[in-house]
Amino acid sequence: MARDARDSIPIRLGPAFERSWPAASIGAVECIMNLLRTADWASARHASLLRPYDLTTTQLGVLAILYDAGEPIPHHVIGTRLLTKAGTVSWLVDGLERRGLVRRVPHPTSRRTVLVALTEEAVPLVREILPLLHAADRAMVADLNAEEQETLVSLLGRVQLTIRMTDACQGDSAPGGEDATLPS
Amino acid sequence: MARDARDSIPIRLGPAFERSWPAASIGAVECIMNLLRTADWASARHASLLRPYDLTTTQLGVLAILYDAGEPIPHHVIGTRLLTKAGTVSWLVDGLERRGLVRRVPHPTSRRTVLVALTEEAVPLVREILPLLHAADRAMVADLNAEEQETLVSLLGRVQLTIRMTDACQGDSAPGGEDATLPS
DNA sequence: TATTGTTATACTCTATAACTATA
DNA sequence: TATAGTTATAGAGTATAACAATA
Repeated sequence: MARDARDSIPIRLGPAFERSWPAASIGAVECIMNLLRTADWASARHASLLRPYDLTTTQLGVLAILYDAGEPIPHHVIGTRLLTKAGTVSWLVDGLERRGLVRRVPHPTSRRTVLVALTEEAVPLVREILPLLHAADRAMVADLNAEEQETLVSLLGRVQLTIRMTDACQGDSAPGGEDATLPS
Repeated sequence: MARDARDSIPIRLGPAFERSWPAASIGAVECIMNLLRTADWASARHASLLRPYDLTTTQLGVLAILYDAGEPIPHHVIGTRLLTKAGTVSWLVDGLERRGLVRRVPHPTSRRTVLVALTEEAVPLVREILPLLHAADRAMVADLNAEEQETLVSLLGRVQLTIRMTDACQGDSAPGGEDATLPS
């Protein structure tokens, strides 16, 4: 818990960094380092709230997507929203189905499509848990007033846009990975 | 790559969210969702830059810590800076040692301590790779001027402080997890 | 006794590829 | 052919616990 000297809040890069890496933009590196650290801490907070329920953030993400949809949806929609591959969705649904939180139901018209639905047991669970996460979100940014929160969202949005545009231009692989958002 | 409707930039929660979760603070949830997404995208960018070198961000984290230290350091120091457990450090060092990027050397005085050192091969590699990441960081926040970058770092710092303080108060588990910073 | 490090095991998540079945 | 989903395998990263050696 006690961390080393680099663990200041926020992370600041000193003259030693500047000497080692004269070509780097200190401000930019500080932005990214603090971005990564803040997100790590925030998602750790979410994870620790979910631990008593024996759910991971990804699992809750699936449940929240289903709750949000309000009706059974096919695998590939979950995959798209979660930004993950088909194999992972199958695996996630397997786990949730084993726990009785989710149910596979046949698609009315397409026989190759499988719909995933929340069980009666899962609905009250989602209604219990998501407010806990929302409250945690509120607490984590409690030191920022409404205007500052809006500034933060806006700055992050501009970074997102820059990342996505340079991704597209370079023909690079998509940002990929987990969205880690908890849609609701 | 084409994402669903929720994939606006930045993520904005509409009236449907407000209806479903009247107790939530929309601004706060938007902050956290965009924070997590931006960090995901940024770390995906780092990971994709490291892929040609067949290195993960954690592995480079170890190399950067060693480069930064400028001298061989014991395992537990790496663990502290990386915010990971002893077992993980052993495992990481194993992998890097197998690739010839790192070397275990005996501690001059303490015989229970093992020092980890960069090899001659690793030094130029670190000098080649870290500037790539620094350049990527610069590019990702290129749309923000110096003042806006400073604002972002400052806002993130205040969120970090809030998280850490409430962690301490609740006696909750430490934020834990990976710092994901690339010290240098 | 407390610390340093190793080893082993298990779990989450991701990625990939081969496969079946359906459209 | 293209899409939907399953299955299997591999790997990264983390957590935990048991363990040996040293301070």
